[in-house]
Amino acid sequence: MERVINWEQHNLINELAQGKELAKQLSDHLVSSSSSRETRQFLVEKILSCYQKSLAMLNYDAFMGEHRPTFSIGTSGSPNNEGDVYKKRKTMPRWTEQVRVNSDTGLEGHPEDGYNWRKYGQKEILGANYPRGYYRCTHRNVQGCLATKQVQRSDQDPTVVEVTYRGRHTCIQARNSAISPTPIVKEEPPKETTNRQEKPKPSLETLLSSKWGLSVKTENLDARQDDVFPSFPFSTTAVEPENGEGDYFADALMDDSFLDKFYFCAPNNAQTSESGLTEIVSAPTSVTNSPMGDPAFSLGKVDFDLDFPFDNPDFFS
DNA sequence: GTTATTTGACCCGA
DNA sequence: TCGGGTCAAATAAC
Repeated sequence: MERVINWEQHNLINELAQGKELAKQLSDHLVSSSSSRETRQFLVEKILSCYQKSLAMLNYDAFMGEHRPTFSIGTSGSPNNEGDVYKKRKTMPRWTEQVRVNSDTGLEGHPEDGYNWRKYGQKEILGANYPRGYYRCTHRNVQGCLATKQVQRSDQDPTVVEVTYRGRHTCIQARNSAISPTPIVKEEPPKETTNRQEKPKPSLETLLSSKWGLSVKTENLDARQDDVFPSFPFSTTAVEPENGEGDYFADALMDDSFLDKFYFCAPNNAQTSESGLTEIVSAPTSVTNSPMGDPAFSLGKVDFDLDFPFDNPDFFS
């Protein structure tokens, strides 16, 4: 289980490192007269998304601290007891993303998100113009990974698909692939990725953008914002003590009025890489609609690892 | 031959 | 009873 904890730390570190890198990029853009306002706004949104996802990780850990499934590779001890499927439906965390897809990519509403999914069903949904596709993690049988997602094209805008995730990946490959040792974030040129089963590891940006996803809409959430964002226990200067970059964005993040206005963005990596365009999943939302609004997600439950080296700059460089 | 997808049937919860 | 979610056999793709 220790490995799990480390994975979470790595993900969190990567997310924060990405935020730092983006902040640096933004800093460069701020002093560049040729930089467009849209570019700067884009960077700000991505930075905020990073922090949002970091917070989501912490919240999810708090949740999983109580509900974390156990799995063992190749043993019958996996949690994948089919009889429990319906029980797990109610207990597994669930959140929805709205992802704009480029019809030219031919992905037909199945946005790539860095994981290997296997389709196991499709159903016509009452009142919906488009069928809903059901996907589960490719490693479900081997590693007992219970992550699933549902993909359904929006009735209002066929270029938008609603992706509902359930559960989180516990499979090793997914986790490993989600952890890139090279936290370099750049606007990379398009890459050809045609086979998602054998494609090279997604970039850090791709993975971080998708690993925790963007919660633009969640269900069963009625928590008040106060419950969603209690006081953030981090020392903001610990993240970036050298130049105070962390202060600016941490302060911005803590600004409720600002949070109420910003839009989460979730770069759609597959479309990004294939079309060369950075597709932004934009969906107006406030933090009250974040997955952290789930009653099971409360920062108040976050139990920080006291050994976690937040005060060690090496982890963020 | 292996793996992924399709699709009708089945199960469960509301 | 109905709709949503999952299963599993058949089929397709590689």
